[in-house]
Amino acid sequence: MPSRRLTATAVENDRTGSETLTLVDTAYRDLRRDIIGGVFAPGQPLRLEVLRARYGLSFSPLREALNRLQSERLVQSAPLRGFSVAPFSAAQMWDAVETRVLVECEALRRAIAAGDDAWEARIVAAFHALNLKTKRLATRTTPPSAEEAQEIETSHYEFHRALIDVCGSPRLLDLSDKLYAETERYRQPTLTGRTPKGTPRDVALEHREIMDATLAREEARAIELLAAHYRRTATLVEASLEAE
Amino acid sequence: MPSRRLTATAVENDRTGSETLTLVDTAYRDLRRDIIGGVFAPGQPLRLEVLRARYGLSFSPLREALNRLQSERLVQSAPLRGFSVAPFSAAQMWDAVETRVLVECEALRRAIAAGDDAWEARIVAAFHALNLKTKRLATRTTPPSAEEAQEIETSHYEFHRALIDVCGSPRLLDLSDKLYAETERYRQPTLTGRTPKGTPRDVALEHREIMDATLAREEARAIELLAAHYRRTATLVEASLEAE
DNA sequence: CTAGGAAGGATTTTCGAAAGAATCAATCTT
DNA sequence: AAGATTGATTCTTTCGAAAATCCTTCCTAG
Repeated sequence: MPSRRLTATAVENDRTGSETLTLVDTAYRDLRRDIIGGVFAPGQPLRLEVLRARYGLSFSPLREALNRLQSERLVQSAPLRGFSVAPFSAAQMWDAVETRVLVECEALRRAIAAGDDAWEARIVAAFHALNLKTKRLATRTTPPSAEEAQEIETSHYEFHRALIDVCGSPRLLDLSDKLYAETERYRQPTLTGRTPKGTPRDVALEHREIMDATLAREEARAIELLAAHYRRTATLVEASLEAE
Repeated sequence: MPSRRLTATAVENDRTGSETLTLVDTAYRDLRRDIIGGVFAPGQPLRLEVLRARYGLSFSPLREALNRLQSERLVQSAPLRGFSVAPFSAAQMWDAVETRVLVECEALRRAIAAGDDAWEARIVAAFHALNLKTKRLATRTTPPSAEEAQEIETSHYEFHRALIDVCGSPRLLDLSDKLYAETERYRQPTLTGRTPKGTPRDVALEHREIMDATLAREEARAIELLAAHYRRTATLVEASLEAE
């Protein structure tokens, strides 16, 4: 079966049109998912032979994918000692969160100044979609499946992204994406578990307040709410980290 | 000569102690230097075969180095179309500069709050070293050699780095480094050429004012001066870009 | 009994070739 | 003559093996 190298992924993808996925892209996507999803524990070495077996790829695309992930601080590497999953630490999480606050508040500031009708509509739509999915899950007793959790996560991402999408700076959006992925890793345990004892938190309300202030173009208030939103999450994550 | 693969670089480096350089590291360093130095023109495709001949390396380390450079926005790539030098544009430069202002002003804020005696000493030393080199060059009529230009550039970097080194955030420092490299590429033509007609600019004075405000812990003033410093450079670069 | 060092195995890094995709030019069709 | 098609060429991407390095263990000498 030597003829399925690039083709396999191209076929898998030809539904979407002209975008071509190389094996590097699939390796990147899969590794990222598995690291964020906790399949590999923080600090764990990522032996190339193991990855080769798991993903059915050769060294080259794996190394390249790992390099990309390193630039997002999801993996670490030492010169002749290979790669490993970036370790967990409260300090690192707070640094990521505070950097995210800095970046996204600036982006939100610019978006509020530049946003048009389409921008507002997209925010409202994303908020609604996220709420639908969240509420549907809240009424059930069974824990969400992996796909459902992923869907919520995507909607959550899209809401926050919709807020700042029109900020006009590719670099700020890029940074926002990377920091989102980095913090997602830390949120994961919090999400699958329940909220730590007696901390009633209405995330949907927080989102609504951020949205309202943004659409009302109340810059200072929107920024304040957004920052508080991220820091509140970080505080909870920190608590659950220390609980180990 | 099959025995000089990793050894060549290890030997070259064993003066500094235990750090080992892989071929990826050297490829990264050399490519970065050449791209920033303008050896490869903006937009120019970076054919692997050409790079292979130029640097005497195989594809693997080159690809990995190019990937790293891509995360710093010094090179671009399209899925099956290879790599190319990131193109020049005023918009991209301004985005990099404004992001740098955001990041470094925050870092400076924190450094001013956290800095101790050693921090102050290092700033003064870096400022002095930079001034020495600059003045030595200013008294001459011959244009600076490549090494001299590189030395100035390094001193300049070290001064700006000394200001924020104690900010406490690895991410902010990392971003600062990347954005420095990115903007260095744009400054290069301005540096080697003369200042555009009749724009008297005393960079040394600007540096001194930033340093003074910083050491006096006048946060607001230091930040304002730093931002103005970067934006002034950007304005000059923009003018020389439009002059083409 | 401990420190130093060498052998062996595990792992990363690098290489060169082979496979797949894009590009360009020439040819054929309408 | 314009557009589509085919073929040759160039280039990127991927692979698997070889080389270099790290790490562990075992041995020897003090």
